[in-house]
Amino acid sequence: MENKKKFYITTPIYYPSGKFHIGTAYCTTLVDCIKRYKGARGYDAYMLTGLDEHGQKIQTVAEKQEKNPQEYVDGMAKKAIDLWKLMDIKYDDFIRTTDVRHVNAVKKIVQKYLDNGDIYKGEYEGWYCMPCENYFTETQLVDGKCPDCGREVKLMKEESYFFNMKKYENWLKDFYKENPDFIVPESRKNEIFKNFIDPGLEDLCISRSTFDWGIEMPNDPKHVLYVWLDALTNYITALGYGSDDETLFNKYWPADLHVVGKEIIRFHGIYWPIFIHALGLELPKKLYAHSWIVMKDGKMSKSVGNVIYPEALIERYGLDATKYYLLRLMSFAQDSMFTPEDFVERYNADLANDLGNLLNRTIGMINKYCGGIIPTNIKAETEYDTALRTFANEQITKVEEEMDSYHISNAIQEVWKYIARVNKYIDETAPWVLAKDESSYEKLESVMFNLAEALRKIAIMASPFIPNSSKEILKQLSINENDANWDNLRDYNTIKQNTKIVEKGTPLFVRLDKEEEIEYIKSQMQGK
RNA sequence: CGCGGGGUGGAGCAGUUGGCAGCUCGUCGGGCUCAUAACCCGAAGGUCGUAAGUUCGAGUCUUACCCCCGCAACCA
Repeated sequence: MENKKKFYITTPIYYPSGKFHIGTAYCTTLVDCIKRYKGARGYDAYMLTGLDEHGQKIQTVAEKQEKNPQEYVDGMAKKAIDLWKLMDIKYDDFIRTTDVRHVNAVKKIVQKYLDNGDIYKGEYEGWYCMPCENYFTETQLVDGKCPDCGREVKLMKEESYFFNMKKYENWLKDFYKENPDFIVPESRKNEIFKNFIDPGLEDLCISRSTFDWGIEMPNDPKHVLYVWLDALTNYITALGYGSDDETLFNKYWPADLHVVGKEIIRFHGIYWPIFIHALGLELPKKLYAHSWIVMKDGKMSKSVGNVIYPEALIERYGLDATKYYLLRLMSFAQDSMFTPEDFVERYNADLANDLGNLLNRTIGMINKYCGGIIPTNIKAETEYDTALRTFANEQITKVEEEMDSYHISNAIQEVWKYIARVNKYIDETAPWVLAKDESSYEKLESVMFNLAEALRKIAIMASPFIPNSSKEILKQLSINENDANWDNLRDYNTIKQNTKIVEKGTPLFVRLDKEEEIEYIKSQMQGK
């Protein structure tokens, strides 16, 4: 077969109870970006995303829209697929928990747990809000009332199935001792340890009988599975685990990276390893809990009017600008603040001024000084060329290190340090001065070559973040995409002789009017 | 005493194992003219939340306190 190393990466399966917002888009973009990078580095990368379509809340939302739940989630699945298409997300599979393949596999998984004695019947007790048809824990209540509607809640009991988590508590602790870096960032691991593991695990309620929009318990059809056992298993059922064809599962499992939002790290850090272990399967390699996009006045919330949707930004500023902003904004471990001002400033400074203008001025000069042909037969170098090359090598290494540890924003910053260095190189070499003197023509050729070569490197390094712009850079320089990939990133001999670039460069990113665009984004956030 | 994170020049953030306080944007001054009023250089601006401690030396470690945000077993 093939010897390529595989890389299996997943997004969470999103809960389609409402419109997909910028956070969902960020998470998927992040995973897509890592997948593209791994692919560029020679991995056989496989990306999974999808939807978690069961549960009480979906049933309720569907009823409000006078749809049956299946109709509702079909509509939402289409919206998700459309959004990922708009965002050019290169996923390999899209799993829905209502897929027959998933439902069948989950039933087999549950049966296995039943056979092994991991599941037992017990009673779930909680505070129930009749109008909301929802249970809450004691601590969730607000002044002893329903946190959603503020009405009275009743302590109720219901027959439920439980997964015996306690049985695996010691195993889980040992697992973390041996794999201290299983969860990154570390603070997220500390959080679940202090709150949930150290105090002792509680068994997990996995079924409900108060609603029916879910996968039936194979042994007891009046119960449907409740959230996590259904949802988490998507990562293996999508690969065909528990089906007639486990080829993909054998090829790609275990997952190399599950990317999740920090609010669901608990489920991925406790229940998921236990579920997998209880099935006798190999554990995933790593969980990355990404942080949140927050707004100036706190969390995004429709009522506050500070929600931004990806489509609004993409339509007006383009896909790459939107992706770039999200990936650059979000730091590895910390929540990051989205503001219209910051978006416009970063767009102008990083994309239009630093990168776009670099391409534009390079193209202008190659046309003006070299008849539009990238010089390749370099006879004389300037004293600045070596320094630029050394810098390029350093930056390439840094970008790879940051990407390999999933510090995407840091990686982007390293690429942009290189872009700034190349802009400085133009100033140092002053091609317009070299052009005035016949005797320095060979030096001028060297500078032009180095600029084109630098842009080739930039296009490669930036391709996981802004793939379309990378292609556009290469296109304007008439460099074949095959001559610009990670394998030849460090080379200086891939640009072919007599490469004729475009005569007039088109701006990659048109500068934005600051005031105007800030106003525009603000109006979008108000839902106007 | 529930848990976690944060408080660093005007704004947003970096600061790995303690060793002269950095980055981006903005402001001011200068340079350049290839380029999208872009690019390059320089400057101003910080008692690193408060107080105490450990140390030759603390943004970095310890303790106490103040303030902000989030979570609290169904919100990316």
